[in-house]
Amino acid sequence: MNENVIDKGYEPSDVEKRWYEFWEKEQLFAAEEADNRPAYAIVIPPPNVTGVLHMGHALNVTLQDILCRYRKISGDNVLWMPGTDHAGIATQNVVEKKLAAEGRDRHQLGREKFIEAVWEWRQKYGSAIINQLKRLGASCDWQRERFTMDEGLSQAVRKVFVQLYQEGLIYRGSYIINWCHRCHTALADLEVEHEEHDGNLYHIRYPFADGTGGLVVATTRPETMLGDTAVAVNPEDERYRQIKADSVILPLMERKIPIIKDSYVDMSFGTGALKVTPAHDPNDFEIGNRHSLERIKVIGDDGIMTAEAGRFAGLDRFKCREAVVEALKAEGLLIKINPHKHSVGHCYRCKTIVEPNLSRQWFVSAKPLAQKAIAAVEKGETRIIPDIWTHTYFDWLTNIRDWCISRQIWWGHQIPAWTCSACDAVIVAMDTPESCPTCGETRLVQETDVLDTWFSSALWPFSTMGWPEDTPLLKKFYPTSVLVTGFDILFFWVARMMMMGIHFMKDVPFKDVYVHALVRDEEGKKMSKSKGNVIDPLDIIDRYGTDAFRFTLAAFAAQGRDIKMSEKRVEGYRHFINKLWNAARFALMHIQGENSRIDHRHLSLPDRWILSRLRRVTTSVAQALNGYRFNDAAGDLYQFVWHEFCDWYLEAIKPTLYNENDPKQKETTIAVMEHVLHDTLILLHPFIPFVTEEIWHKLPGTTGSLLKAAFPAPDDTAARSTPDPEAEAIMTLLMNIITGIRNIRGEMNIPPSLDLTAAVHLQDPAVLEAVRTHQGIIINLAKLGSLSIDRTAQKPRASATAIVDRATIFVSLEGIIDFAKEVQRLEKEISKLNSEFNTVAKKLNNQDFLSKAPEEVVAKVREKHKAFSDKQQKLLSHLEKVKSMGMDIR
RNA sequence: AGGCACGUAGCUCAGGGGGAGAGCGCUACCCUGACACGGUAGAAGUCCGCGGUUCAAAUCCGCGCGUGCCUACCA
Repeated sequence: MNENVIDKGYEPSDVEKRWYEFWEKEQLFAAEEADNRPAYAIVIPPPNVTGVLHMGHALNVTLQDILCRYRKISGDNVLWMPGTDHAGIATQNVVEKKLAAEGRDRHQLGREKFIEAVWEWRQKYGSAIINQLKRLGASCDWQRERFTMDEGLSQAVRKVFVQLYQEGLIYRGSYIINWCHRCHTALADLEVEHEEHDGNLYHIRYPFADGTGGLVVATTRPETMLGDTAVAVNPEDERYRQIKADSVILPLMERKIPIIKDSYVDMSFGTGALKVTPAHDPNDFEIGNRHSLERIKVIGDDGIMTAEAGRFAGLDRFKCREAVVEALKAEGLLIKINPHKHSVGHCYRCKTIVEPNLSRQWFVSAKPLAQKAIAAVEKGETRIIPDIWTHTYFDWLTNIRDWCISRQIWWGHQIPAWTCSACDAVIVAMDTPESCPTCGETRLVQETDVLDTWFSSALWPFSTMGWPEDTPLLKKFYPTSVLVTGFDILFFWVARMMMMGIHFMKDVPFKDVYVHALVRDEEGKKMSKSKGNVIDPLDIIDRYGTDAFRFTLAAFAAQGRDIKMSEKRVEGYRHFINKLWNAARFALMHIQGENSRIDHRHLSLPDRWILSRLRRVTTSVAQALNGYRFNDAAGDLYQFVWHEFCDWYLEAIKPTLYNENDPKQKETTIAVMEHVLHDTLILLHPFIPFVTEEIWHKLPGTTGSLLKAAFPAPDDTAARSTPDPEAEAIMTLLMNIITGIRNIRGEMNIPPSLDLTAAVHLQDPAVLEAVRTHQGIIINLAKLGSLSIDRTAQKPRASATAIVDRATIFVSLEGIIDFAKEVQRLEKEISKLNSEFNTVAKKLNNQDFLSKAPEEVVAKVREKHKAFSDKQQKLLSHLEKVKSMGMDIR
């Protein structure tokens, strides 16, 4: 026995901590700037500093870690760039809440003190999410950790802003934007979440100014009528052709407003007359521009009606709605109220209903940038995987609208624009200007707005590598190899990185984009705190271990499908980890000393077989990972480790291990077992890094981390395994025979303790010889007392029969046979066979099939037909014998 | 309103034009010298429905039903 023998059950917690510290201490995650190995780079989707690890992170980070570790083991120079996002609105909200709890607010502090408070907060809590990523085993190059508000990254932000401004791609103007009254800031279109609401459609009568009658308009937001500056009808609309009046009197405000004609108006909706509120509706805004209408802002930025709202000034916007409706009723102008479903925009951060509002903001002119981002994917410079997301990507970029980038909050990159207090000139510059270049004035006022968080994230692939400096890191690792992300930020982030990367680096930011699914709860619902269906990854890790959790995520990560997290599944994979652990424990009991060498002259059949299987699983795992098919790789490894290595190989070699009479054979088999375990650990390491590293260090002759091991090369046939079809064929036949015998044992309820007598009948002399050579395997694994293998086996008098491949098996049941049971068993077998036989026979009777199907398919079916009919005949004849024997005995 | 996915064993899901798969659960028998977080065997499915293409459809196409998601300025 080896002194390395390990404990009976795998205990993750201390192992995980120990090895993570080891990897960090040994700097095994560090990328090398000066190094000629192939470069492989991933930038992490930076989690919010306010973030707490959730399932989405866990999946995202696990997949990236699998890729990075796989590449490292494959010999690449890997850079996994980590960092966090300052998450403007989200972080500001968190800190404001904290202040509120202390009875303070940001306005008391003032801008500067408030920002200081946010930095303090980040100092204190900002690394929480990083530590959580480490518990997942993330192999990021932590030395290089970045933050979007770092000096370097802020520099990049200013540079980009200034250049885009100079190129005319950033501009400032008054437009309709989405306004959140709670966050008190503009939001980009993407930051608005739409939701169906049960609302009302209010029909309001607007009297003609000339007193000849009136028309009826419909609206879902009656309070906005206070800001109406026109009523529009479609020029084609017959109903309004003959109207004499050219204007109406706006009720409640008693303001005369024109009736205009605009083809935007949908004649089929409502009355075909549209009230126009340019300051509070994006479409009305456009109409207003076409007709030079006045914009009257009646809802203030605080959600309170402005002075422009006349007697409704000072009311909350929703209170005002009620008041307006009441007032209209009183004047008899409210015709009717219909229930009406419509979608209402909400702030993605605080869920407040957003208001389209007229406001002066900064915008990025998106079209020219988007065109290049589309072209890059069309040309294949960046691949999106799975392909299905390509269409979504094109769709969005084709219909993209200008991007509102200014936010009226304090936490973020302050816009580098100054206004001259003397001549109103706007100065956009990297650094604070001394004086106004137009008039020389020194009193300059900086823009108070900050930039949308996604503005800085859009630069992440190159800003983290030191841009605008021309760094060695950029030279080596840009463009990055792959971006791994969820589809929920395809537009927010991926598309914008493409636009910015191409524009500023003249090259795409990543060659591949791997889009993974969303993790949902067991019912398929999106996990959210408000639903209370959140499964905490850290809790799962505590209870099942990181490796089991990671393996589950990988196994679930089928392309293009959402993941419904199930704890049962995690438990199943914990068992797998334990199985691996115990297989290693078994192997270590037998491995003696250092570096046993495989002597190819002494390879047994199971040795040849498992080496062949190892070769195949190595290939399939490599292919699966290269194609981002994580679940295939995980599934293949699971199957190999448990059902080939443990169930068959280790069981098959036990007699060899306990046999002292053939030391050469034993030594070779131990070497093979050790070799297979060795390579399996390497293959498994990207998925389950902790347990594999732990076992690795128990293996004699291994030095240093498993991360420095080499992935089994496909062409390394000398020391490693090669596909061996002959060994696989014989072994498969043996396994089928063994299963056949076990089946009889099980179905006949014969206790495992009882040794059986069996005979195998085989026609082909070569096959017969091969099986006879390895009969020990059958005797051992089927628990036989004796076995005979012949061309014409004598059927024992009372026996059960099975037919597998071309072998007929007789299991003697002298004294224990239950004839009725055997009849039942055979009948079941025959009926199962019959249905298969029939489908095959039907095909061969079909002329069209014979003439049109490919030759090899026909040949296969013929072969099958023959095998089925042989088997059927044999089973039927045995059934007859058993029946008659049963009669005899009775 | 458009667009996209999904519907396969009791549950969670792979697969994908030529004999229905896995894990969990279930049943029976086993504590055999790595592992009961284990072993061996077994039961279990109109592959959502209806049409079509094909020699052959769970798989491809169309329609329908159901579920989920994304995008959108119909007042």
